[in-house]
Amino acid sequence: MALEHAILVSLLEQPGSGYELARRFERSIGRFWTATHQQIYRVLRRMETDGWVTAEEIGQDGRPDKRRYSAAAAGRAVLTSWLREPVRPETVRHELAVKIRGAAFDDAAGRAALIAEVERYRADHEATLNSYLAGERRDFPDAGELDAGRRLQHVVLRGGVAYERMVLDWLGDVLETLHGLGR
Amino acid sequence: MALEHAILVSLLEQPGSGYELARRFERSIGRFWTATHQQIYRVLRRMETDGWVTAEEIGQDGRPDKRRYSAAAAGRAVLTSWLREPVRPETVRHELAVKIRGAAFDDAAGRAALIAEVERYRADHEATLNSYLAGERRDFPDAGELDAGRRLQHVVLRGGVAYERMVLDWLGDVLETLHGLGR
DNA sequence: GATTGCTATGCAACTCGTTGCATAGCAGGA
DNA sequence: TCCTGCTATGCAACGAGTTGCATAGCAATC
Repeated sequence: MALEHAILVSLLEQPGSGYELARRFERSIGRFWTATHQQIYRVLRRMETDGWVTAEEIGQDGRPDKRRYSAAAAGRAVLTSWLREPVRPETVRHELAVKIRGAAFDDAAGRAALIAEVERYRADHEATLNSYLAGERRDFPDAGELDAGRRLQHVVLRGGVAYERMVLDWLGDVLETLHGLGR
Repeated sequence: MALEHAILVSLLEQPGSGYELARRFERSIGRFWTATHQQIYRVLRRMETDGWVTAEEIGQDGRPDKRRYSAAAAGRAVLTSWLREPVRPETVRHELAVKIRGAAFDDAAGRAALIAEVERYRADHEATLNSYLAGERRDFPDAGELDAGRRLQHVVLRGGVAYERMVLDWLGDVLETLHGLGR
């Protein structure tokens, strides 16, 4: 029910095709709202039918035509009314936490495998943090003098940075704990 | 595909009925893996069919019978083999972040409503943090002298505490940013 | 010259998760 | 006395999300 809204925000920030939206979801928006291209295409067609977005056919040679979507007035109205609704509590799905508690019921070999997995996982999050920081340096070099939209994008990005830093700290704690069990 | 595993962990920690599991998911496990009672009952029946758990009918007077489930050897084997699989990257769904970016396309009244909403949301997270800290004081009063299972539960709880603290800090940043736009 | 990878869209089938509703007896408060 | 709320389980319908596959031409690499 809320993918529509994430798409509307993205299209208001900048119009684009389904494919381009899928790219953006992999990079920027997708850091806090994941979606596959399948979902995006399906929802875009429904939104067009409902008049929330408009599409413009763009012929390209050498590759398939694309449909460039823009948010329509009706879509913007839907978005602003959604913004006034209460935020629903996040539904958390943290697989690693389940595995950590599960490690109590596995043997030493299993715990060793989990340690390796946690290290790989930590490397992923380190890479994510670095990509956030690189994006921040690129897009927000000087703190002041930004319009409202940019400042809001920046505060969301800072949230991503804070999240990744917290995860990295915690994973250090997890690794210490797992190593401590072996002794 | 992983609710089964969360249930197995919970049943290995302590056997219980579907209803009791639903309660635990609201409190402990559910902090990092949410599930409704409907899902839990459905999955439990499938797991019983597959021989992952065993059920014991317990008649009670004055209220409906309950089925007390325990993890079976086959279930434990499923769990340990799952523990050795790579952790899949989390799929994040952070509605508030979408709303914050969406606020760029709303007017001053909309932003004021969002500020109120963020404050309510912050109060929720403050309550969650306090309940974690209370649980920590209750269940882990002294740091050493714990068995493996308890130490792993504790490190997961510390992750929850770190997450909530990070969120609260970030929400402070968000509120400052939102107020800054009005000026 | 063959393979891989990128842009760009889409179908079909499936699983997962949510919502609303139903039952049913007991306990406690207004 | 009525109403709300708790224990305890479940059906039915729907909506959301995933996975596998397909097309199709161009660009770059090996």
